[in-house]
Amino acid sequence: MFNFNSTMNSISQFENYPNPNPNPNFDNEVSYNSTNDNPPPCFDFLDYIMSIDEGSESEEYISLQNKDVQESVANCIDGSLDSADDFPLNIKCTRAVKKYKTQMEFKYAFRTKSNLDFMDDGFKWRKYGKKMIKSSPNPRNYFKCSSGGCSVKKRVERDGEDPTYVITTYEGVHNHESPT
DNA sequence: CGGGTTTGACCAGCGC
DNA sequence: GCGCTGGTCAAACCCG
Repeated sequence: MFNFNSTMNSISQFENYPNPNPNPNFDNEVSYNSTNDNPPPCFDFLDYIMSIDEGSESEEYISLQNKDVQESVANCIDGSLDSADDFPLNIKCTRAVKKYKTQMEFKYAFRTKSNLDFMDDGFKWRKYGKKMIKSSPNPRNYFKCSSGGCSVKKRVERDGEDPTYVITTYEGVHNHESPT
């Protein structure tokens, strides 16, 4: 069975890896310590939908550190869950992880229901491109971390199937703390 | 003036 | 090789 904790732990061997969640509302207190020597896996959360209390004015984000969430994520990856209805805490999951491969890269994405096109994730970004994507009527925006020496990138686009969701894809790990 | 954004051009990868 | 597509570059532009 997919082990969420061991996956996160194996990734944590990257230096200065505070928390993979860019969402400022996520729990930032959890730290990862690992003695795992295996290379970190690359996993893509593209098909996860993290959130949200539909109908509520104040949207509520849910931490990946939440045990129920972890269990649901693990079950989803295993394929034992394929219905959004099976997910607790208003979390939906349309499909399991799109890609799951082992190599020295770190890339993940998630969907968030939001009216804002660009959500503040605590880091400073410089936009370097914008592109219309065939699969979506909405443009994809490309960002690089503004911090010198940090090569983290992110892509932000509205979900072509449901424009109320924003798909954010992160690539790389920050080599510095969040400026906020 | 410095830093961020815009936007067309360019490039690489892939399928045919 | 060619065309399509997505990712990046960089000059021009904008703004505080």
